[in-house]
Amino acid sequence: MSNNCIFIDKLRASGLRPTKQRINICKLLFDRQETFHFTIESLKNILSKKNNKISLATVYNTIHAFKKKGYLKEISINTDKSYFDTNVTNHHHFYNEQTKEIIDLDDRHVGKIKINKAIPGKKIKSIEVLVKIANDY
Amino acid sequence: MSNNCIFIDKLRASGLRPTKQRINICKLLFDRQETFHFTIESLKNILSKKNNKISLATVYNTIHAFKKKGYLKEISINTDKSYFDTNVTNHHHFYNEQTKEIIDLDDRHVGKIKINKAIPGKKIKSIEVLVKIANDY
DNA sequence: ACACTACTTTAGAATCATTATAAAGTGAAA
DNA sequence: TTTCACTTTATAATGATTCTAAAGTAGTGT
Repeated sequence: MSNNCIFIDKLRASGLRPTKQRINICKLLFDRQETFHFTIESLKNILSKKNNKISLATVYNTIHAFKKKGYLKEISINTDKSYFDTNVTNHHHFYNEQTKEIIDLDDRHVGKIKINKAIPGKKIKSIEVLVKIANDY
Repeated sequence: MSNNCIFIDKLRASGLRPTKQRINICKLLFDRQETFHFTIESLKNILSKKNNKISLATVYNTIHAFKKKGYLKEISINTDKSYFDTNVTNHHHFYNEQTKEIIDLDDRHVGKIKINKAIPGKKIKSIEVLVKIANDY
């Protein structure tokens, strides 16, 4: 219970009340070394297995709140479900359409990307690379 | 009616029967110079305005058939609706989240992309760059 | 401790894109 | 023309996401 403090502080600092549902989601998402990819459904399943009772609507609410605060990133892949990523730094993804597996691709593993075209009156907000992969046979 | 022949031939060559619905969609999609981005809904609207009676299910069926044959590409953006592109060559996109506008970004306007990470047993199928843009104020 | 208020959670309904169904229509070959 | 597989179609079904409004809770002030 002691290490929940950092999450409680983090939530408070963001203007989000530290409810037990939000703290449980924080523990699940942010108390890990590796980056984590998930859908609302998979997250709900993990919470259920841990006996964290939480409604689906709250999972949606919380994930959207975290995304808005910049604690999560939504991955730009058009699949049936939305995927989220705990890695909010600049990086890219491998995507296996067959298995729907997503693998992080570090910024430094992608050569510098230069966009030689400007759109008048618009500025670039982000550059995301999606590398689709498949079985090599 | 004469220039429908190329579409009829194209459809036949692909093992798709040249029905009037498919020919109408072909004319709309492929009888143009510029690349064309659309959603099922927008396509259906254009067809309706031209008094081309066609059911929504047929639009879905046809677009999926064309995609499968490689005549269309689905754009990898996670939005509520799926976007398709008549430009099936290697290229990328600008995307304005505010206006939902999509603009083609030619391959030659993006510096060579080198992926310095391999996934064992997998091969790269495609590399897509999504450049998110916003108003520059 | 108590009360108050604004923020949260919740179950269930509503929405909306997409897919499935199955009956009627149509192209192409014999 | 007949036949049959392929198509179209309206409609129902599905499934992710959002909405709703009622019940619950955190935080502030008393």
